[in-house]
Amino acid sequence: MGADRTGHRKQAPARVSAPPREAPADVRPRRPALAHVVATRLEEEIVLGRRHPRERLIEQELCGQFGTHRGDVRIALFELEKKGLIERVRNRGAMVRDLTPKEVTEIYAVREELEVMAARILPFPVAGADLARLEALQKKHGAAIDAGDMLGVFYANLHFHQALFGLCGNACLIETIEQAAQKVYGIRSYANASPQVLERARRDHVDMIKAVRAGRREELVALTRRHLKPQPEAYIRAYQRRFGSAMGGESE
Amino acid sequence: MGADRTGHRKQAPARVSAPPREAPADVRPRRPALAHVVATRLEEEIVLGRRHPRERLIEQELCGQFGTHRGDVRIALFELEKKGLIERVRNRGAMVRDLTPKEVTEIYAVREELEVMAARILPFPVAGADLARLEALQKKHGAAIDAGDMLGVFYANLHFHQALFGLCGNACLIETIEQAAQKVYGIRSYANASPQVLERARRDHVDMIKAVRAGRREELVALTRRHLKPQPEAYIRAYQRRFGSAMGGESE
DNA sequence: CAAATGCGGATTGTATACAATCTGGAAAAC
DNA sequence: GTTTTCCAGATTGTATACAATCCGCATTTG
Repeated sequence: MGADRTGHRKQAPARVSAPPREAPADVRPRRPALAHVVATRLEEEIVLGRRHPRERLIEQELCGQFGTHRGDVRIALFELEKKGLIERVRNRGAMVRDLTPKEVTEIYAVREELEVMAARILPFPVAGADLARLEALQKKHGAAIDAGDMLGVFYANLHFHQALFGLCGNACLIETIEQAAQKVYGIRSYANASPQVLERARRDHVDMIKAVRAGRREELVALTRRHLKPQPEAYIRAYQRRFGSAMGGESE
Repeated sequence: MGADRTGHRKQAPARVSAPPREAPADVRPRRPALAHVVATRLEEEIVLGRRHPRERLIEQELCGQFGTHRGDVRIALFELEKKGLIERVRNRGAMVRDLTPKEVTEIYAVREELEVMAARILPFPVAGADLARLEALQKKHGAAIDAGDMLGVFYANLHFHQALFGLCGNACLIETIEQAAQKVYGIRSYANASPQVLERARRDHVDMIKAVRAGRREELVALTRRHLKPQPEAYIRAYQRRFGSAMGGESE
């Protein structure tokens, strides 16, 4: 089968007719790619601390747990590798990645830049419905903290930030913010172990909503920066407790 | 046709895992994941315009072209999908993505933010060896432009920017810059079709080196912004010529 | 003659078998 | 007793066969 494939050729019918529709109302119940489901669920498990750093991820094992075949698991692992959540060595398999303090610091520097950018281009004023949604998500977040429900905390926090930055209108920026955040999913459990950090996050969210409502952009920017600060610090403290504080910011 | 006799050997001395002889420049049989090689080479082909937007990418066909099995090709396609270079629809396959002007504008906004960040944190002064490398790469870029060698232009440009931003020292930022750049690989051929754009890029590179050498940060930042500007504009012009200029600033 | 419909080929999704390679430890050699 | 060698198990990498799905076309039907 060279380049023939008769009967199927029309690769580009969109000549001068219509611009490519980016969001076809294709709301058909098309099952999502199974591999992505596996990747997503693995992400969740890593976030929740159910998979510890340096834990091995065996393909066959995951097949059983997610009820699928190795092909999909394999794709999911490659995806998570590219996301930076796991590490893969040829012929040896995959393991949950263990980030060094230096890497964490660098990632958070990028996150700050991106999220501040979102805060800067976010068009004011924000619609009332959006504000209401932010408040609802914030309430959920607070409730989860009070209940000690780490899973709930994670998701409520995630959704709050998605909603907030989603207001900026730049899809690529939203996606990039998300990707950067995913890189440190694996260490969230360290940061969230401290109740003070959680409390502070809760207060930050309240203040952010206030700033958004009032259209005080610089305040929102400052809050965004401050909000990100405690997390790498908490991780680094935990890291040093684990390995001894001999290492400040060595090996890249 | 029956291009599946990729690795069918039975009596080979089990020494060198004997990759299929049509294996590309990959001399080391045990280094990189084969799937990533396929993904990289597909990226290249898209950049060079050998794969046009909306062109279909058939797994079996790619197997023959890259001399591997569908498993690897499949992983490569998933990877390129997540990178934003291609689009996949379940049970229907993959095609080279066709970006709308809005998407391109958004991507370039993010690129600007990230590259400016790199310029800002780049530690001065820059070592002489690094400056020499930048100049060598710039020369290569200019030579490729003069020769009309688009492949050479692409790689020289890529390497120049990698070297420049690589000086910033933040691995995550470097990677994020790279990812954002990859999203618009598919439209590079449009921008590079114009000789003026290429000429300007060449001059920009020269000026950037000067600014780096002199340690003039603000100048470098300004150049970085200016350098990115013509590309989305060129694409949008080409897009409007293709589909009619009925759509200047649609949705949003 | 227009519209609905069913068929055949092409392509992806799924499953499984097999080969290559790595890890760890036991046995052998010194 | 220490080091080396080699084997066995485990795990990933590779190949291929089969099923599910989709697309275009021809046939049928009103």
